[in-house]
Amino acid sequence: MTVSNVMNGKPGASEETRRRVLEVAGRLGYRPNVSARNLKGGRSGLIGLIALDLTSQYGLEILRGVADELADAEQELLVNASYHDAAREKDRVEFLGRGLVDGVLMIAPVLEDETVKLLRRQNLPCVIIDPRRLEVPLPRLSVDNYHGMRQGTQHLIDLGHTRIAYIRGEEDLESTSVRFQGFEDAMRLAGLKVDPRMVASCDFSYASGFRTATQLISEHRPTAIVAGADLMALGAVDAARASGLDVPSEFSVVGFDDLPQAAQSFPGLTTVRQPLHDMGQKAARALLSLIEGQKLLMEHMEVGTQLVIRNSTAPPRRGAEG
Amino acid sequence: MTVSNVMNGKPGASEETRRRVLEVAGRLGYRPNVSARNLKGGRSGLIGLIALDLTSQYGLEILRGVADELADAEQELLVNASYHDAAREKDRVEFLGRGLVDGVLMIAPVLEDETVKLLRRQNLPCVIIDPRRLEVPLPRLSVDNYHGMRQGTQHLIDLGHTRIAYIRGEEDLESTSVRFQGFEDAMRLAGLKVDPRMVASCDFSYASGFRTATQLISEHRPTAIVAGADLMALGAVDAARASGLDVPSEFSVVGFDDLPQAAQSFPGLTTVRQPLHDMGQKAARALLSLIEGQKLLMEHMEVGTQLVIRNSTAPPRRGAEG
DNA sequence: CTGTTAGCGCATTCAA
DNA sequence: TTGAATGCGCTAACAG
Repeated sequence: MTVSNVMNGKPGASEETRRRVLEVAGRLGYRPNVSARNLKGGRSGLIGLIALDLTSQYGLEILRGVADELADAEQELLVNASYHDAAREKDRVEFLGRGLVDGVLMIAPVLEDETVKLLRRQNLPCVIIDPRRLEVPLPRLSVDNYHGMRQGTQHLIDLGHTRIAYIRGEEDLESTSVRFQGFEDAMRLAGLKVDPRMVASCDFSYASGFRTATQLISEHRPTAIVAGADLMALGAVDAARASGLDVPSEFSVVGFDDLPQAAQSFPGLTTVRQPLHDMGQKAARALLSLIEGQKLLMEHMEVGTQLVIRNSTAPPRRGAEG
Repeated sequence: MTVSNVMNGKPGASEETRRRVLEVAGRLGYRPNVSARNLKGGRSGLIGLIALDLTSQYGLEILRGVADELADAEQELLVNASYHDAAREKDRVEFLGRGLVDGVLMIAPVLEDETVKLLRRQNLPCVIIDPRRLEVPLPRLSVDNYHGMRQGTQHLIDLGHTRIAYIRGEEDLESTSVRFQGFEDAMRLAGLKVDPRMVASCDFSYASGFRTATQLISEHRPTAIVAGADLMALGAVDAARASGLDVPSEFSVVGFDDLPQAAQSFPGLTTVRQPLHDMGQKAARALLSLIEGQKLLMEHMEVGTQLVIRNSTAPPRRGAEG
């Protein structure tokens, strides 16, 4: 009817009628039904976001970026968590793909081959943020982990540290190896060698960072630690303190991510900043293009990092190094 | 058709047919369209959650509870943020009410009268978690702020503190006054009087807690601070440290909430635990009943708190008190 | 047990 | 400029 046109702000309705329609609609509290509109239009106005969980600040910063970008796009966000479980992740994709959403954003997904196939079969636009495997055959956005970590390590080297320990993140992410490569190369190019006993693996948590750092400190007496993620770095700061070392005067720590906690901790954490909010925006923008039916200029987008120097790093104490 | 019955696992279809249908469906990758089903059924299978923002752990812990409860209910969660803005909050309610969701959960909403009316008019089931005004005429779930804070304060009194400062939260929440009342009564009943200069207002952030505590400490030399929220308490811990006081040997801090950070901070924060996860579950369960058309047993549900003693509190140093 | 009919609320198309 | 018809994909109710 004409009502439809009026409600959607289309032309083709006299002022008089338009006014009358709006008046009645207001009086009755009429609102267009979303399901019906979607059924007709073949779109739901919803974007699915599959995050690892709903608690890590890492994912939430990205989420904020996505939400900000979507705010102007008349698309709402349906948030799901996979809880690091490949089966659940696939289930979520399957569910969202039943026409519930127009496209999907995934943060650091496991992305088994089966799941990739499912996405293709359902013809569901999808952008991967921070993929675990860089060559996954889907549009994706990743961070320049290599140069980021190289720069973070270089900062410690410039301060005069030589006994630098490294805490790796989870091993099933390629980024863990790429970051470590950046660390190794920075060390090597500075003429320092990496003692394999001063390198430890760890999940991304504060607790495991604390544990691992405590052990590294007591066994090998580094003067600084580089961690592959902020939470582990914050754990390392507290581990140093618990071991009786002041940060930064007696022990330095560099993180990676620049989560909100990094700025709020005491002392502020020196870290390599991933532009998480930007990443969310960029990925959302790409997904919107895909939904509009456009092709992406690049299947693989990459964003840069930035060293943020705060107060968890300082030159080593005299005599402590070497 | 029979297909529909088969797909929905209803009886009334021979094994033979059922098998054939499923086979073909599988081969074609057929999935029932959600919009169409919703249009027909008048339900969307979606629950809207309107949080203040997507970054505070407070809201996220509740969200997790909600998500856990909904996992078994075949309802998905549509997450929205109001960014503390009454207009945006109302807009979100209006939007979700267009048939997009079957019900709404709101966390600490502003909830202007207009918004309440809108909810009623749209006949949208709704449960408020942690309402700003306790008597808002909607089903709601709140925390026993009074006894919680009384208990937290009593803990410091029991340790021997007498010069106890208090940091209030935002003033537009009734809980801020209720918690303060608990503090005041605990003090009064212990024969201690509350020095108004040792009471300060503050927003709920770490930064404002840090600032406020720094000032309280330098001007009035309390031996302990009670904060109306964990983030402010964590700010107070760091403020004490920055003022040269060791926590807890020289200065004690009690928080309120028991966010994940409280356990992770160094030293662990003594705090009054709100069962945030439970609250999310409970509210979600109540909302599901409402959606099923059942009446709630109580319009106003209340949950209790629990004192969690960690390492940010200890007896005052000799001679420091009084 | 299976197939047919109708209608959920909207927007597109075409006719008046 | 307006109104009537049609169909999106599904399911409830019924007829075969």
